[in-house]
Amino acid sequence: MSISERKKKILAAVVDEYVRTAEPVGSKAIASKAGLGCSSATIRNELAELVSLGYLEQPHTSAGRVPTPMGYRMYVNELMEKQRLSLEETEDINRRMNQKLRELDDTISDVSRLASQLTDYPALALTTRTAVTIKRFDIIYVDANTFIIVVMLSDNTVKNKLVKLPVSVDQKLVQRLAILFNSGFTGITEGAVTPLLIHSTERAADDTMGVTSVIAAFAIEVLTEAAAPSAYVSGENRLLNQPEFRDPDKAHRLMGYLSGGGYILPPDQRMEEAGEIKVLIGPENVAEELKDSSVVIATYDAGDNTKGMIGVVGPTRMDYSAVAAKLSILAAGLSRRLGSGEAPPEGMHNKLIIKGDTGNE
Amino acid sequence: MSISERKKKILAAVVDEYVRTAEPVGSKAIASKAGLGCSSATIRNELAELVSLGYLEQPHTSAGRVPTPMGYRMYVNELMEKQRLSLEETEDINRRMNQKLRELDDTISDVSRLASQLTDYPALALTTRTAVTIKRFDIIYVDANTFIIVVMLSDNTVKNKLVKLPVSVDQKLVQRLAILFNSGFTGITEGAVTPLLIHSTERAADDTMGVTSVIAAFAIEVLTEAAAPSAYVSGENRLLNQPEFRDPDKAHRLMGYLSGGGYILPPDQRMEEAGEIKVLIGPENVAEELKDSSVVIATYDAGDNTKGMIGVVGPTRMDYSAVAAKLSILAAGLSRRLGSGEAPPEGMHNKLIIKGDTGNE
DNA sequence: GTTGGCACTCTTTCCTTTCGAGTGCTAATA
DNA sequence: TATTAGCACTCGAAAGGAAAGAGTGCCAAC
Repeated sequence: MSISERKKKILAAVVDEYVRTAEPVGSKAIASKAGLGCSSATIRNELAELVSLGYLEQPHTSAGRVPTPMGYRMYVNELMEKQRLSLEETEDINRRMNQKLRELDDTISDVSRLASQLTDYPALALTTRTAVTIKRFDIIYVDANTFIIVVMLSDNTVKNKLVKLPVSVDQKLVQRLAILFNSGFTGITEGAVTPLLIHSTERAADDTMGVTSVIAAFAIEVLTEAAAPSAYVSGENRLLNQPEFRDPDKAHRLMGYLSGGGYILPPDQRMEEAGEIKVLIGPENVAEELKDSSVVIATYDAGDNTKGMIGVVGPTRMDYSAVAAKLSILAAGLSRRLGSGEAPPEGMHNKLIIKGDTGNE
Repeated sequence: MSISERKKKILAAVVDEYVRTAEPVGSKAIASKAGLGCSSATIRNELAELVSLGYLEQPHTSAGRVPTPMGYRMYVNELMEKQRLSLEETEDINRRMNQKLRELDDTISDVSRLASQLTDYPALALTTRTAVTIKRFDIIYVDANTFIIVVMLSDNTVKNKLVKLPVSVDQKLVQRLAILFNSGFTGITEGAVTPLLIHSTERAADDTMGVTSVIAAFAIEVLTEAAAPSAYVSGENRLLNQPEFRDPDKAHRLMGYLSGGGYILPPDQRMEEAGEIKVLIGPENVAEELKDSSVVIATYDAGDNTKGMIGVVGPTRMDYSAVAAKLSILAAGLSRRLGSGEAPPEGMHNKLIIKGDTGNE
């Protein structure tokens, strides 16, 4: 499994060069570039071995070498220089992120856009929320036909809805309902909102106008929406920057998949610890559409049982090092912001842990 | 300016055929297809004249003819069959729309997505809001450190924000502030929120904790956001379906422009009446990036001084007829929904008025 | 005014040739 | 035993050229 130090250096050089140029790289190029003092002929021998070991392949005889997914995996796991962004870059990212962050949902799409800008790949952001409940119900009486429902959830987000009814409603009734909902509908998840519960609330409030069901419907809607994982994709068009997507059909297929909010992570993979970075290379992806693309994902902690992921999609020939570093900073920023609910400490450099499949099958 | 009836028929046939096939259309194809009883040689003569009149052009000698922007303009203005969608189609669109509509902002992006699905072109939706003011302020006291600001705007949207303070705040103070904001900050636009006003409110409430400025900041934020035009673009990737965008660079340029929320309408064009459809063909667009694309836009009435637009972007070779019909239904549905704030009457077929530049230069 | 016919034009497609980068192998060298 | 120089070989990409085909423009006939 382990290979000589020189082979590693050569493999790293091939990956670096191929990432940069998108052209198969030849023995001469490596000899002149990588600082190992040997001639192209030696390199050729090594390359041939790397091919037979499965780390590299040739598009055809007499072309240079190109890394296989296994080669990339080796690179990501062992060879890649954990890129340290300069202080300026880090601060730039943090500054741009701070400009964007406000509330949870807004934030996520903004940060996904930011990730796409920074990396020049399409970016996606997902949140999975678990077991959200309603913490508190308020109803603001506006006029006889109108009131506003305000719901505060266990993750401290607040949702509201303006309700206009065709009939007049007594302010007293609304007050009664607010009290009843506050005792009956708080602390429960969506599944627990049963017709029975709604019905008994309606009776207890002496509601003959059907207001109860309107409010209950909103409660269900809010709970459902909050529990559902949400996904944002931005910068799909940046795919077209990549030479491997010059074929419009290929680009189209992948973009369609991304826009459709196709799931990215294998369902059996549990969400990683916040701060970790996951790299899925080519065939390691489960989705057919991603089999020859790579995905880099950073997990962040949005507090209160909510974990989120932010990632980018690109060709397997991806600048894993730079992408991982940038995502890491974004994720850390999000964790700080969302996890605590407090203003973030600035300028913190953070550890970079990379995880992913090991290359064995 | 006006041309013979037969020329019109031929022009229409060229456009129809070219829209369908994306290939230059020859005299034979027209002779066999269009129901005018004359031979290809006659058609050739007519075609030659249409070219010299500027309605058609040839990519090169000995290729078929392709409509010029002026040809499309003629087609849109005079020749196009105002397409009637079948009752089923209309109902399908209405049904799908009804599933999506909830609140203004959500809605618009959803409808834009729907428009893109229906037409298979990228779609965009914009709202310009004029003179939004705050109608009503409520503050919900949650606990000593926490309260929720709820703001109802003149367009009947409701915004809220959860505020967590590092210090304890008296419930009385919050109540005083709610009353003061309700009298001082309602009915005014963003520009009228002056430091002076904030300061005097702060004094009147006897607020030494800086709560006033937090609430005022939210008021400003909400007003600013509400007054700003918002734009959504969806389905950019559908561009890649069109043969004219098989060149990735071309596609990329346009997609980048669209994603960037580039402005579409010429700034001097005032918003049209709701229900009208505007067609901008190729060079009629002001933006350089759109010079060889077409835009079809429907205006809808979102009630309360708010007009919105929903449109699609595609190659000049666009199925104007079908697109216009579909957008028209969507816009009508939106007007009904948003304009009145009431549930829409179902299944209504509506008039289709097409407007646009006249072809004179 | 319309039509059939025919020569002409220009693109598209396919085939062939050439060119060159990069390899694999062998024999010489340290 | 590991490294290197040298060289024949391979295979794709690029360039050139011929053939095919679609469609025109124009002329003479109706």
